[in-house]
Amino acid sequence: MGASKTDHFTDQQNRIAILCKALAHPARVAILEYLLKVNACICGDIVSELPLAQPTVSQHLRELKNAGLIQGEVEGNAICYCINEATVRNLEEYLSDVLNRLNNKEVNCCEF
Amino acid sequence: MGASKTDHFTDQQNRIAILCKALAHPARVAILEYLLKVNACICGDIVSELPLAQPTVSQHLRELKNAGLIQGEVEGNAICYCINEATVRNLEEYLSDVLNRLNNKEVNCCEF
DNA sequence: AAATAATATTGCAATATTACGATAAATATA
DNA sequence: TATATTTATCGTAATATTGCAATATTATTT
Repeated sequence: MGASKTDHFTDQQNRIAILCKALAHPARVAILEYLLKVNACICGDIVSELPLAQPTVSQHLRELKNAGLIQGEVEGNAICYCINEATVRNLEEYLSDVLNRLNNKEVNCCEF
Repeated sequence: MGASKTDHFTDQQNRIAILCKALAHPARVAILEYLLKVNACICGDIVSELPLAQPTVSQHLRELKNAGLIQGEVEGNAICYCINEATVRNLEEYLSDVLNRLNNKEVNCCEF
C-alpha cells in the first residue's frame, strides 16, 4: 500500500495528523521560525535563507499553506507569506488538552 | 531525492520535525488518544481498537516509541504501552512559544 | 510590447512510508 | 517440554515525499 486509511479515523484525528505532517520536515519548521523572526516575509527571502532550491521551497510553502499553517498575499510581483495563528493555536490546544487529560488520569501505568 | 537534508537545520528544528512526523498519521494520533482513554494499555487492545492489521499497528507503535512519544513495558507475555508526557510537553511548549513570539510581533504582515 | 523579476508548476529520479501476509521471537500455560 | 498467546520482524507491493532542472506564469519595469 502506502496510502493511509483516513476514513476509519475521526475528523479530529485526521486534522491533527495533517497539521503534524505539515511540520514533519525541518525545512518547514525552519520556514515557520523564519516567518516568526522577520517582519517582512517575501518568498524570495525564504529561498535565500534555506539550503534548498527555489522550486523545493515553493513546494514546502504550498504544503504549509494547504495545511492552513501559513497564508500568502500577493505583494507586487512578490508574495508575502505569514503564519496563520489560529491554525498553530489549534495544534497547541490539542496537545495542551492531551497533557491535561494525562495529568487527570488515575494511572499512566508504565510511567514510573 | 526523497531524503531530507537534516544536516542544514538546527537540532531543534530537526527534533520538532521528528515529533511531528511521529504524529503525522491518524492511526498514531488514534493510538495516543486510546492510551489517554484507557488505564490499561496492552498492545493487543490497541490492535483490536484500530482498523489495521497487527504488524501495521506494531510498526506505528515503534515509530511513536522511536520518537519518544510513548514507552513500552513488558507485562507478562503482553506489552504495556503508555504516553511519555515529557515528550508531548516538549512539542506543546514549542508551539506555545511560537504563539507567544507571534503575539509579541509588531506586525504579522498578511494577517488582516 | 519586450525585457526583467519573482514565484509556481511540471516532470522525473531517489528515497521513504504504509500496509499486510508470513514467520520469528518471547513468554505463559497445560 | 509441547502448545498457545502475544508482539516483533521480514519481505514486498503500492503509494507518497523530497529535491531539483527546466519551464510556465504573473506582475513589474523599461
